[in-house]
Amino acid sequence: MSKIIVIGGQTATGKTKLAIELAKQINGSIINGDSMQVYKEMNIGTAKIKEVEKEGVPHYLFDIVSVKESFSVAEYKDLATKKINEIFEQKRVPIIVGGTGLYLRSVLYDYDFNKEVSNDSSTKYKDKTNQELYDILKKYDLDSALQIHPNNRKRVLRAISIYESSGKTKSYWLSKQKHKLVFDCLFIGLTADRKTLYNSINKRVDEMFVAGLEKEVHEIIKSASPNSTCLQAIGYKEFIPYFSGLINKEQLVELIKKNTRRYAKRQYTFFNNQFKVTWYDTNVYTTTDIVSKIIADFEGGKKND
RNA sequence: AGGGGUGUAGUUCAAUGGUAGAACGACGGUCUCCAAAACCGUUGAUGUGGGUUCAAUUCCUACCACCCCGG
Repeated sequence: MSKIIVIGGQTATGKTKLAIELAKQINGSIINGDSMQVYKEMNIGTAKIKEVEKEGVPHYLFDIVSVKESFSVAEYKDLATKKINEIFEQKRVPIIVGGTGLYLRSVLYDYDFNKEVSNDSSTKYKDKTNQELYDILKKYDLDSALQIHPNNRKRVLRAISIYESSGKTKSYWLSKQKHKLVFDCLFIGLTADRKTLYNSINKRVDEMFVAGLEKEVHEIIKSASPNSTCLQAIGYKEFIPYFSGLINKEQLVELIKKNTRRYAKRQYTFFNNQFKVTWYDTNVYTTTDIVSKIIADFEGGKKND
């Protein structure tokens, strides 16, 4: 059966480069698995691949929306699923590359985001405290309530919305799913020891500034809607206090580096616990080594379930 | 080598003559549509030596360090 190669892992470990090397050797097509690289205006700060670096390898789901538009994992799942099937039809190998664990999981498992559910509960309940919201959810859907921390307002609200707009609980919808992979997959995770990783992150952030990050962010902040997803992105959101004079340049750079480090940690936790990942330490293996190991596993029929 | 001030967690700040708190950080974790988000847990400190006291981080004192003044 057709199989997907998934390259995830921590930021600044060379996922993009690995994917290109691999794709060239196995006739692969690359699908973006990153929540921020879908935005066409966000290039420098997301470390998006440049046109010349693609070396002729087909790339999909990059630059598909503007920062003025909204986008989220539900749309991503639909688009990516279609694209995977198209690539299979072309007898090519889909390689999904990116650091957004939820995006990858949503495509590879039978997630159902329930399009009928609207999210207007957040305005309806904006005056409620966290505890009051949590009490409402406990009445609607005790099972879900027990899995969500009362302070996690976002998820409590979402579970409330699911019940109020579909008439069924979130736990009901979850019980309808198989919680199994819908494709055969080979999961590759790239990591590095902490010192190397931090050096790579620091270097990359410094390079982004040299490449004109400030200008890019300035343009985006002008045109993006205030609640746009892109203003949550690391390397972008930190400019808001900088542009209003609350922090200086040096503090800005440090803040971006710090947030990137913390993000890398969360990525490791997510991939390690949500997928059966084969990890490669990029300090131990070269890109060429990793590519040949992946190909051996791929052709040997290995899959991670 | 005069005067004044400050020394509490990695950092910024609380507090008290009777078990030293917080925020941020660091570390670990959760994850079914704002996910580069949101959330949770753990960690860790009274500069040094004396003195007063049942008890000192708190009061006194010497030293050390840092800051300000010495127009």
